[in-house]
Amino acid sequence: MKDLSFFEQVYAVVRLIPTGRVTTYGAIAVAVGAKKAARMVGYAMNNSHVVEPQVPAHRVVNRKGLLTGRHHFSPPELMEKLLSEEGIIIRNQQIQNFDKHFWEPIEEIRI
DNA sequence: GCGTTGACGAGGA
DNA sequence: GTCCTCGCCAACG
Repeated sequence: MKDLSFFEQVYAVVRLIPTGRVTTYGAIAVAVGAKKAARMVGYAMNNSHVVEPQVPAHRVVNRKGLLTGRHHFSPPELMEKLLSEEGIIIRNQQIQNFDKHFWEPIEEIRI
């Protein structure tokens, strides 16, 4: 894990997110060992569509469960569409029962 | 090497 | 609960 660059670590964690689950930028930042760099997680996501294999960036939201990154999808509605396909309810660009769908990446990293 | 950039988060009002 | 401000730090030009 530590041999990878910060971006690659972020991508690796995001790819571990199970279908139908979501997590936050902050949680990912903690998982890669830089909890203060939550902003960089989002910054890294900017490049997520270029990386191979592609990362499920639609399963990453901010701590409020708000789909702040949807503007970076094309079309923006795609993010909500993908999540709803996985059984997650989106309302007003926000995930309902967020804590219920929340997935803690740090627990998977430590295994 | 430096200033800017951000899909963020915590804390205070 | 919301809104505003500040801190954070790797990548980019």
